[in-house]
Amino acid sequence: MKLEDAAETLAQLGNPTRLEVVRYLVKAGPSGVPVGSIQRQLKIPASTLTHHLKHLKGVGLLMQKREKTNLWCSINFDRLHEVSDFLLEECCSFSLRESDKGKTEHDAA
Amino acid sequence: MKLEDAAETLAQLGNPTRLEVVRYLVKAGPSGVPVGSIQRQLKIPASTLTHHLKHLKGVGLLMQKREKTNLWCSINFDRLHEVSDFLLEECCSFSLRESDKGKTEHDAA
DNA sequence: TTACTATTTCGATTATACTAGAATTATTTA
DNA sequence: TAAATAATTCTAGTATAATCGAAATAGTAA
Repeated sequence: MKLEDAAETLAQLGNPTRLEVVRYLVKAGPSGVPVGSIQRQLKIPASTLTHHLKHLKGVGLLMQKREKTNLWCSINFDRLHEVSDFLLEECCSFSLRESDKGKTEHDAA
Repeated sequence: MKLEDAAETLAQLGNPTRLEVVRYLVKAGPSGVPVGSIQRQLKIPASTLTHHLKHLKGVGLLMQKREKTNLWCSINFDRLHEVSDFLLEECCSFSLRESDKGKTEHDAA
């Protein structure tokens, strides 16, 4: 996962309303829930919710499929894992050489 | 970790420049690196970097300690783990009852 | 003290995000 | 066709964030 994509995805997760939606969708599981249910359960105005869902879909965190009048939303668990992994990805490999640290002039190439 | 705190932390990670700094600090490991080294390595103007470091410190992702003229920065790995964990926290426990899904009137209490 | 390096604050510009009511479109059912 | 429900677009006000040069501060060494 590229840094820019990770940043964009994290930014979308970094809004309280959207994170609440994501948490709700995670709890809902793979089968998902209709937009209207999210709206009423979390008490988010319809237009605001649509706006946020568009953002989540834009970074691939949200999947949707229509069934009759309802548009069912579900979380892309793989995507969520990707982002989470990115955060910890290099936690256990400290590759910066000691000699590169604390240089005061023309830092290492 | 509370949802609001997680959202705030994710929002701070959701900026490309800051995420680059975080990645650099993760690579640097527990001993950290001075502000000036980050600045020169990642080619970020000093004032911009200070601005971002303040943000990272504000959500507890960054630790700093002064040594002579240098201010050494290091990642708070625990904090990073907390956020990462929050994202996956409930992934494997789908607690929303099927009966609560898809309701068209007065959703479940 | 003076000079030097490291880092922060200030200030101004520019851009982007959040919110939500009202109107609209789309889909289904009677 | 008409009525009902579901969801989106439009629009606009408000707020917050990103950027970075210039000036200021702080801490160290000569």
